[in-house]
Amino acid sequence: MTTRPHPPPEPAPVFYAADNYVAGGGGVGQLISHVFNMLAHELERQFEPSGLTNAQWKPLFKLFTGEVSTVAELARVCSLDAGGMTRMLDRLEAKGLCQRERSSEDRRVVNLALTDAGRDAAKVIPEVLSRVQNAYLAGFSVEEWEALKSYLRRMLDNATDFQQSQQTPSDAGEKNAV
Amino acid sequence: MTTRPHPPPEPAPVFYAADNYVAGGGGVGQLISHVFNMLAHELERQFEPSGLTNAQWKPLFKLFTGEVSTVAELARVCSLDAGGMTRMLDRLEAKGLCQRERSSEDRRVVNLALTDAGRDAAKVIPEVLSRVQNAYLAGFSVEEWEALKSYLRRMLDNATDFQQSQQTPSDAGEKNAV
DNA sequence: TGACAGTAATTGCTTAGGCAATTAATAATC
DNA sequence: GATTATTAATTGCCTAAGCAATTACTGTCA
Repeated sequence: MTTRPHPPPEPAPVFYAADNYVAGGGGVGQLISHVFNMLAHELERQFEPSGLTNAQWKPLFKLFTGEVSTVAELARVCSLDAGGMTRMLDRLEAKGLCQRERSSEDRRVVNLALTDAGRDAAKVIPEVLSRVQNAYLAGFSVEEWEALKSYLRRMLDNATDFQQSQQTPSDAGEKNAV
Repeated sequence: MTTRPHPPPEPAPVFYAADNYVAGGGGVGQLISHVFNMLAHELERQFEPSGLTNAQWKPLFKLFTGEVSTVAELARVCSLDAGGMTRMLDRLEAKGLCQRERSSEDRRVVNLALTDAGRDAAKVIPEVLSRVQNAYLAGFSVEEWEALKSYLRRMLDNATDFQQSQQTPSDAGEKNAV
């Protein structure tokens, strides 16, 4: 206790405080939400010629890459409710972009396949995503790009940690539950 | 033309290319969208005890700070459609959080006011926003925090520039239109 | 003043997503 | 082999947001 071989750790800075919280103060959360919304709107505009909405290009692309082929898988990779995915597929099918076929091996699952029109529509997706992301990174050096990504990944890690720390003891037991 | 007092400018890096686009490759767009979604879900959880949904705390907070007091203003600061805001206010009013009163000066506008319950619910908002943002920035130095924010602001600037560069000549004339 | 343009709020129609309940089929267990 | 648990997909009910049309009101200008 008397010896101190290392300097004391830096006190963790507190970035935001409730008592002097500035409503439109440009906090990190607000900035991220703003960038996200701009991005979403820009993609919506870019996909307009293809007749794809912002909610539709992602599942279509996942089917295009062959990453998934059933409703449940698609819902999972799109972080979407299965019910919502069913209705999304109703819309995609109504547009003639994909087809459903009941599996013969497991008659619970429905196999999904793109139509020719679906493949045509999906082809442009990587082009649009690349173009828009590059535009949003104009003026960035490779080092800045890497730094930005590492910051965002650290926020994701913190988000997961915080989420777990917020769980009540009964919640924490859930994962071991029957 | 023969003298070259400055070194040639660095070629602008291209971060993403359509032909080798990796679906779940952790591009900047995907990271931002992921962080945004984690943030949204976390706020939803945090506001659950207050009975506020993720779509409701923002308008409630704007009314709480007194920043705005009419439907049109509120829709504007929340980047929301006026129709949607009307229905949002239906829900907030149904919960007993706010009240509408037709203005006497201008009988088109409806003045909005929080109820006591609305003020009580709104009081916790800055606490939640501070707590969550600080948690997401755990381990960040002040310099890293500033760097992150500056990157995000640069992306916003790029977004605006790109949006304008994408406008067709007829669109560009819109802002000067009658 | 009287026609007309602009604005505020609302409502109907659509896409969209979360939650719960339902149905059908498969897997696990006794 | 019958019962039970689990999983896949669907549907109903809710909140939510965008767009267009409508209504009511205000301001402008001939």
